[in-house]
Amino acid sequence: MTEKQEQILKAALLLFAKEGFHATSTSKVAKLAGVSEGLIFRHFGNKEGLLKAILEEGENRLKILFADIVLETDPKEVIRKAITFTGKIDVQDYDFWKLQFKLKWELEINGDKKMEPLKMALSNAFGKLGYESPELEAQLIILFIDGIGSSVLKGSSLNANEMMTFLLRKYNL
Amino acid sequence: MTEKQEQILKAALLLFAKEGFHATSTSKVAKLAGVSEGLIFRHFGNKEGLLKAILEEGENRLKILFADIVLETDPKEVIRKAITFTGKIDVQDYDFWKLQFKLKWELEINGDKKMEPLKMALSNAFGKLGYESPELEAQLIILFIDGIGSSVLKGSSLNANEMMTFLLRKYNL
DNA sequence: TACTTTTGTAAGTGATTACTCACAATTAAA
DNA sequence: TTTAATTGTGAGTAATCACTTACAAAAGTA
Repeated sequence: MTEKQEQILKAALLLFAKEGFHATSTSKVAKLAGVSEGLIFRHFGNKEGLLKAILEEGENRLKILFADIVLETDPKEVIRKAITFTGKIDVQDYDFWKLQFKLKWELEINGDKKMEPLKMALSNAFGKLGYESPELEAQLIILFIDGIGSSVLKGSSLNANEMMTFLLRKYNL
Repeated sequence: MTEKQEQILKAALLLFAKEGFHATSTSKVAKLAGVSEGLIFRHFGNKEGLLKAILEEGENRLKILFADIVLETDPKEVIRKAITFTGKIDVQDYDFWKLQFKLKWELEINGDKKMEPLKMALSNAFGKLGYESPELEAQLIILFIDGIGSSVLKGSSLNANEMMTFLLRKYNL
């Protein structure tokens, strides 16, 4: 990964997250990155290749964040960590995560698969704690995480921290 | 509203919902609607005007759907209706609602304000039922409604009906 | 009927789009 | 040091973009 490659990736991430994929031209990306437009195509083939490079990094980062939850053995701690998940994401990475959410709608990418390990961990945790419908409980928490994430990244008026502690109380955590 | 105007609106809705706003050209809309491209600009001024015409209808439809909940006096019934809200939307209107969700991300339109009357009704209902934090409870329900709606419209694997009855049980409804 | 307004079209406009290509600079390998 | 591969550029490309304009058809009004 050369320096200019990283500049391109950084510029593309910023613009895609702010304006959207289709609204961002390769010439804009090149200008912001301070490189010639042709270089984008040399390195990433086409505009979609540039996007894929960014999205792949997203999957990897998500796996790392999930690892902390999935490897946890105490079921209560699993649920607690899941609920407070959104609070853990770095403010500096907002653009990055915003893009992930944005593209789920703009390009109709289904994010279900990515959440599968988290769902399993939660389902397992609720099962251990004797809940009646562990899978539905898990699904509900994921719905919550997704909603909180959306709100935070979209800059909604919702107070995420208050919401998380509220839910923790509901689960006696 | 002439016949051709409605054809344009219908075609634009379909394409915007499927491909997104920026990915849909006015020429595509004209072709699908079976009219000349110029007519779009005659009636709606520009591409954004076309979009606004669609979005305005969205606000009106939402108000109508909310009315049933907001006018309800029995607090338990308010919550029940809110939770099963997503189940009420017509399959034929999926494109329409999908566009609303899609544009929230593509054009960064904040949907908080639209939900305000629903939030008030729910908050009031939870208050009457003696809940400790009525506003947070209301916010949580809205989060769930939004999440279930997203999932359904995105064609996620989530079983919406199962999820709704599960939630109803949680609230003893 | 005669006149005006509205509705509609077809053929344009310049700007921008994603992408290519010939070639130069840099780096790596021999 | 010569050779070969990689990295980078800048000036192209045809296609498409949102939008305009001159003009015709239709509808409304007197």
